[in-house]
Amino acid sequence: MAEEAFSQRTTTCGGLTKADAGKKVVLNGWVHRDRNHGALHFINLRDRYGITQVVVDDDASKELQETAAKLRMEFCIAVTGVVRLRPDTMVNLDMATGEVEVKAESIEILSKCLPLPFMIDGEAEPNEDLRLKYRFLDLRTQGMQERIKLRHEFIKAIREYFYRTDFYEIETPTLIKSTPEGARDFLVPSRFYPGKFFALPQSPQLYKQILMVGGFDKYFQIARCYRDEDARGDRQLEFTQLDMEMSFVKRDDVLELMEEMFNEVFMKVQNVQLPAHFRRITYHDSMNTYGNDKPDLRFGLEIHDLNDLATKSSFDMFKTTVENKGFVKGLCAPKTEGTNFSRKVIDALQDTAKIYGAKGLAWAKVGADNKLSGGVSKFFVGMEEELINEFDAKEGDLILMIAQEDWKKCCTSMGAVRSKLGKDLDLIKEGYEFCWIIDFPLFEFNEDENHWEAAHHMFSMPQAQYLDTLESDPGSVKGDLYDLVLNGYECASGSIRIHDVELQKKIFRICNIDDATAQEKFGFLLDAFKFGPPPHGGIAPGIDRMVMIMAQQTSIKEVIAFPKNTAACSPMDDSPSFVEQDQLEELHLKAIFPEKKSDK
RNA sequence: GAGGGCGUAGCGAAGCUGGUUAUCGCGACGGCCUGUCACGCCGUAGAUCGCGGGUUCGAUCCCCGUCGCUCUCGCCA
Repeated sequence: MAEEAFSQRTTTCGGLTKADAGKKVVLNGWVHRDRNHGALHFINLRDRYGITQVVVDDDASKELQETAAKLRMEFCIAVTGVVRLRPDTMVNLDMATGEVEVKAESIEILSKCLPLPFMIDGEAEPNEDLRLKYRFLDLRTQGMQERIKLRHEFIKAIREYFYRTDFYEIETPTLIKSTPEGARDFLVPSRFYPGKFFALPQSPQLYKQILMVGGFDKYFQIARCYRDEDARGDRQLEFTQLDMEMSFVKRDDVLELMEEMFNEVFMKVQNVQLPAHFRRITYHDSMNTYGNDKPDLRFGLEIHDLNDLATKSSFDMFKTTVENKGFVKGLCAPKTEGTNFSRKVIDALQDTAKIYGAKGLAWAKVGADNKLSGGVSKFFVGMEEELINEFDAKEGDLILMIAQEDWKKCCTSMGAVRSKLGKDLDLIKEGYEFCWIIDFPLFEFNEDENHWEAAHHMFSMPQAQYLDTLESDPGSVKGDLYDLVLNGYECASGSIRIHDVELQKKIFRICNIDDATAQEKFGFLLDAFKFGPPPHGGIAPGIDRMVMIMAQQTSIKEVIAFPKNTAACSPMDDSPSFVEQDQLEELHLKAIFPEKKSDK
């Protein structure tokens, strides 16, 4: 069959300048907008590279004028014409190509476009589900074009760094063994083995460790990962990690390499100079000071330990909490321009605290002459100055306090209040604030199942000073673990790994996995560790989240070409979907439907 | 599993102490227009007010339920 004949572009819609005046060109693109003045007709033609104004002049042939009159938004067309300078008074400096225009000699309609389900000019933002249904149109918007480009540039810069520094890019399988712990696995049935399943990887963790045993001492991969958990603004069923691992390294080697890499990448992609080294904060300090393990350091509003002050107050609830080995923490919300700490505002803060497990949120307003008023101020009579000095509070500020017996809840609920205030009071500075969170606990106790489990994952190395007390006191063991945090988002997580069979088995046992189960589930790793495994460690930054932050978005859907929605489906292709009975039978599967919601 | 928000022409919004011919902008369709650039002007069509039930003489509006989306808690080693 003959190829469809169409005039193929000789340039793009972004590149024409004054220097091109007089040239005959062909442009291919979409009708972004057209302004038909009858005898004079302007068409903004758009492609990935920009927008160029095409003019159908009054001297155009009748055929050309008729074709131009038929154009509608988003028709895909080819324009043949001559570049010319715009008249002086008609130059549009808001357009990159605003000094020139193309006088059309002919226009071919390559394809028509139905009336649009939504405008793609970025003016009004349609409902997200509609955007996802018509993602091919949404992708044409300037915002999506820019974000997908940014993502490309980011990944490209990362690859350039790793290629130059002699890392190998190695792929690992996406059909792997399902292993216990962690998130819910996506399962893929095996046709050959009835009842057996592959899992999609939650991360290439074990494979990259085995690559280390395999002698590839510097590995990286842009890896797709899958976790079958509820989606969030910063979480999707599938997401992309920069996965990397190195042999013969210690923690600081990994941290410093990442610092160097992100310095280079942020300079290339954002033209931003990051600090040579990122601040390091221990998990414990981060929880105490910022109320979470992913602090947003773009603003202060630090949390203070108020146990001493609470004991001296006349507030029984505070005193009792401290006596019961609990915690009283607080922060001081500054009075800013336009701030009004009304009852309604305080109530909203209390609601926030409660969502995160606080029983209440005590408050007091700072008045003139070191006086407090409202809320719990009456319990601080006689020590008002002490409380005010603790925060160096000013008149009009609002002191907020939480008492909780559970340390973590006390921290996180206060932290949630801190985060809300940061946003509400507009305290957040522009820019990128990276930090490392280090010295994470290796284990946390699972109350429901009544055993210890890995706080991160089971392959992280305990810090040396805890090796003797691993089993006797798991709760106090800190690991060689580190997270990279950017602007309040956890952007990477890594560790130095265990490479000793006996130590690995010991960790499994502490996590309630006996030797037999460990051999069944992780035998391949344990076996590998019997054959001269190197000391190794690595990290895995989340690509989606980092691009999201760079693009100043709050949802990773904005930086993924084809994301799923919150309900874990894709409105565009309508997946997931039912499959034919034959397919199920071939896979030895039978669908069991829940009582309600039997079909949707 | 739980909570908050939203659901009104193709899209974005307004309306509602319960009575309207349900409003506006964009888009669509038809016409006019020689320098626009979010072109302008004139005209036309387009809405079971998410769905079901209840209260009421009367419901887009109030109540209950339900569905969908969205944000959050749980969950996410």
